[in-house]
Amino acid sequence: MKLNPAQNDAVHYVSGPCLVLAGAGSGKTRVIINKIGYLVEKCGYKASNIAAVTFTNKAAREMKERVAQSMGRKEARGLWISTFHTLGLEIIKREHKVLGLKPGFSLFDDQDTLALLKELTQDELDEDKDLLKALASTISNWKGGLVIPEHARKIAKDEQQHLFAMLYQRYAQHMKAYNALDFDDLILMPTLLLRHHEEVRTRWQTKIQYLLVDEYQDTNTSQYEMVKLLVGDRARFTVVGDDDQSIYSWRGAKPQNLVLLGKDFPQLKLIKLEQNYRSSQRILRAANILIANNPHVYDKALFSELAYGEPLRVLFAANEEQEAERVVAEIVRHKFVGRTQFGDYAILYRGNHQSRLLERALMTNRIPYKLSGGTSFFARAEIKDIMGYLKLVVNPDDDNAFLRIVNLPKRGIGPSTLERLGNFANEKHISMFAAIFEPELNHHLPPAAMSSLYQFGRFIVETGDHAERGEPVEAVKHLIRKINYEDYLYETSTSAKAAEMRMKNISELYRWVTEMLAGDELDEPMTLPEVVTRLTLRDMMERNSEDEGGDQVQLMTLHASKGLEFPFVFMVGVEERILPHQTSIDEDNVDEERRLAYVGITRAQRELWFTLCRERRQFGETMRCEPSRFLLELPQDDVVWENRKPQQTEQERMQTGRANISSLRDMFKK
DNA sequence: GTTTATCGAGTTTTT
DNA sequence: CTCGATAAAC
Repeated sequence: MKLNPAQNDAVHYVSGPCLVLAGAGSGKTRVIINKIGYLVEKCGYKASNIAAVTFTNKAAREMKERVAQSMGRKEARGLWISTFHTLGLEIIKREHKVLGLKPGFSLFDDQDTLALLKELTQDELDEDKDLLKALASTISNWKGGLVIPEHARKIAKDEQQHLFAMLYQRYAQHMKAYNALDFDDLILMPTLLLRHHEEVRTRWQTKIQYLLVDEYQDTNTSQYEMVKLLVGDRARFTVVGDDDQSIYSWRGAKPQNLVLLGKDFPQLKLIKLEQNYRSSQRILRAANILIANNPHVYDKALFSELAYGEPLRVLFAANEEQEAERVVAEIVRHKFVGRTQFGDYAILYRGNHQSRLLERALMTNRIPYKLSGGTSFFARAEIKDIMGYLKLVVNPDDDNAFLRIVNLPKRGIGPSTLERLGNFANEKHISMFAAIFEPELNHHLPPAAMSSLYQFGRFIVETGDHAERGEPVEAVKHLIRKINYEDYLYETSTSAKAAEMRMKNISELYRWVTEMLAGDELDEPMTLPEVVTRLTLRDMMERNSEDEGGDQVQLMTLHASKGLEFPFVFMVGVEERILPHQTSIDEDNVDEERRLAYVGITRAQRELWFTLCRERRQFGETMRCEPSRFLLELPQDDVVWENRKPQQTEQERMQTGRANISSLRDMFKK
């Protein structure tokens, strides 16, 4: 397929800063991929001097794959295609000496961070969970805004802010002592480093001579600053974005960065991609009308030359179980009538928990499905356990990992032993793991505890040595064996079946670790420390290419669906309180939810369904549901409500329920 | 001091 | 369903 004029401009404009405003489905990924090829083949850039940055690992992986396909694997070698966080990690790794970090630092995920904060703030916050979360997000916001602890203390406005700033400082000190970084540090540290060290800055500006940024509207302050520092005065870059698809403001994303870009780079070339190649005109019209309710930074007029297409449908269900069943029944029916494949369908939802019922319905109907993006795998206890071991092996100063696994499986090291060990370590200003090997420790602990601890410590050290001697795969295998993890699972699980499932998860993790250690044609082999950090960044999801080709219904959150497209899309739970979500209503941030709905709608190529319930169980109580305001904002000519109008009385609803069943039967008769 | 049992409560979105 | 806290048994 040829590029249209606007796409063509976007690919060939390489002499200065370039902003591509790309509406949904306007072929922005194609532009980026073609542009990378153009830079290498026609402009004389070396692959290793070009970086392309995305926000999700999935997108990065897909882009890598497509670039490799379009320009050849050999030519694509050396390109820096990754997420912002992975690029930051790379910079930190190569500059760790300047940053005062020991190699083999730990990466804390947000659960680790929360656990540490809880530990550090027991006196001040009194274990108040809401306060704890507020603190965590305040710190994250500060970091995303390039605010260091000293600065936070100065700008704190009220009592609570002052307290938080103090705790932020304490947190930062502890992270340093643990030789640990959190996700925000992966952006913050490289950015501050680039800002303050001219030598480092020059080094990276030489290394990265052309920068491309996808989903630019999702950048936060520190990410934008990182972009500016990397491109320098030469300003050779292309950013691609769409303010209508900004759905990460809760994470500090600043769509205003689109405007700032024009101010910071007055010579900025602006190119709009307005032709949509994805969706039917009907779907696009509905999306455009919906999003017209939002304020806009730049005006866009997205159009499609595809067929007008089928109307959008709204399906009702009595409760959430029925909703799942209806979606599944509709997929089965539609697939039969249209001779389509399961892989043509996607089910999108607002919150991860909504997937459970859908999974169950799909499973009982023996429909293959793929749940993607879900954090569930890494939230699983067994995965966190083994990851805890690996983290500790890589970085023994990681007290968090230490606490998680020191007594798992049970080694007779209980709370009081750990409390004393912790106090001792604190006095000496060393990590708990290091404290085990201090001779004076036996003044504080009984011999039994001493010997358990010592044995454990030796084991971790030996595993680390084993891995460093060049046999990391063997070391990991030996580790899992040695701790009798399988036995532990069978003892603690409620059923043998559950234990088996957990063990399967462990095998999966083991497989990933070994694959990453070995590398493949797209990725270099990694060391164990690298593998552990990358796994914490969840940078491996798309690696299982074997079930990728399978014919499976796709399940994911609306957030995870951004950038993807499917012939047939179901958006479930399109109700007030869910989409828009209650918290967004409370915080008066419905615009972002509308963009989320916009993203969902624009994923659909041919047909689109919305489903909702009459009532829904929410923590025990059943609650009545109302159709989402977004459904009412759609052009009603293009929407077919399954039965009657959206607002109905109780009696009418009952009738509707019965009518549903008979109309369904009619459909099957045909 | 450590382990096991039981009950209760809580679910937005991601690196 | 699964994590966390609290209370009784080893």
